[in-house]
Amino acid sequence: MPKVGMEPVRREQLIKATIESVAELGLQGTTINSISKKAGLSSGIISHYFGGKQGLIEATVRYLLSNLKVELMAKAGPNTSPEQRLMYIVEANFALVQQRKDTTRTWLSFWAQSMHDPELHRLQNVNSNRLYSNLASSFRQLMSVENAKRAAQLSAAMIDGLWLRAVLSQSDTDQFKHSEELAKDYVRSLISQYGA
Amino acid sequence: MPKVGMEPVRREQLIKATIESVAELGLQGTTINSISKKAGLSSGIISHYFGGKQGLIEATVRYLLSNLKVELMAKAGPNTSPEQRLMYIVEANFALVQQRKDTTRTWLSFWAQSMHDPELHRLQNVNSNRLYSNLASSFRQLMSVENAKRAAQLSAAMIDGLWLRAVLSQSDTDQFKHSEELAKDYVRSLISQYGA
DNA sequence: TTTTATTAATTGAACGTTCAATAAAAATAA
DNA sequence: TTATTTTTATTGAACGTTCAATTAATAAAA
Repeated sequence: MPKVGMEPVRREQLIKATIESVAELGLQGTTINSISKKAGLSSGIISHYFGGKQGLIEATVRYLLSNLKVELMAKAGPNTSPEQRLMYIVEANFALVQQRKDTTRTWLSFWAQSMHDPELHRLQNVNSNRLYSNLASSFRQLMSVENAKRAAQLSAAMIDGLWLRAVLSQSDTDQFKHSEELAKDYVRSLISQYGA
Repeated sequence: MPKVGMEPVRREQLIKATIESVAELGLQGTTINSISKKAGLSSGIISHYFGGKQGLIEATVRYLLSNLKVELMAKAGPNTSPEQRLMYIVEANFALVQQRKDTTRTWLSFWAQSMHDPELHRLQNVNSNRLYSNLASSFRQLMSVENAKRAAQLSAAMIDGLWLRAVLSQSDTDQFKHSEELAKDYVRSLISQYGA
């Protein structure tokens, strides 16, 4: 069976199986067996490539965060207007849903766990701060520093809140799309409210 | 040791120990041992009063939800103005934090788990819908049905979002207070935006 | 004494980790 | 080319631990 250069393939295979398992069974219900079974591999392979279950969990979070980052950078270029850039930020934060429905549930599970896991908490903070910074620097081009900070704080909360309620109510893709529109409207209203 | 009528005492004792344990160790790390140790009781007592761990978990969620309900009803009376009532709703949703710092973390853990536990999901939905209804009926007295629905949806998301970000960033009481003020400001801005 | 309340000990299932064994591929030598 | 050795990839059984649940024993109150 063994071919060379399997490592990147297996790593991705196992990370995707982890996302599926956590979405389906929760972080509590996810075991080394549930993951390896989904991946069609043996349980031992997890320790071999990730050192253990914890290592795979953390690699999965990094994978999700990195996808979010890529999503945003792919859309916005250097000539994007501040308004358009803000819309892209909102879109990027709702985009993962469309790609993979199960991603949203997985994300929330990791959020909850981050309160009790220092490394997960660190990763989650990086992401949270990036959302805030991205918003703040775009708003800054349209309003004062103080107002930009406030607008960034409020729209970050609105994005997370709409997203959270959509996940928890087990909404379909259409409802996520609706939430995305509400978030965009809100960002626009902040611009016209504080905008110079 | 055995005295009669211990049941309500023990039940509350165990529920409070559960809140503490979940806040400290997470839902994953919480065992019947960690709970019973915190309560200063034996582990067997949990099965005796709650049928098992799952029963205690669900009772704890009901306890938290019931507290939230009581919090709101205690403040608002029949003569409360719609504006004032809306402020009370916001306050009630941030109030649990001030009482017990650990409650917030516990709440988020239960939220995440509700995606994989039908009974928890049911309870969480009841609560989510109540927040929405309370907001919508108060907004209704100040604006059209359509606008009231929209305002309720947006302010519910804003409350949850601000609350979530405060919990995840492990904020202190002052920052929760600040988030509460932001939520109130937002509700006021919705009134002046849509208000007749 | 009987009932109620509680503990302490025990059980068995489930879990993550480890590791010896194996199989295929690649590298080297004949 | 063919034969041999080495490396890489993977498996799955065994081990020790942890957990929830159960059971029997105990202690106090009625």
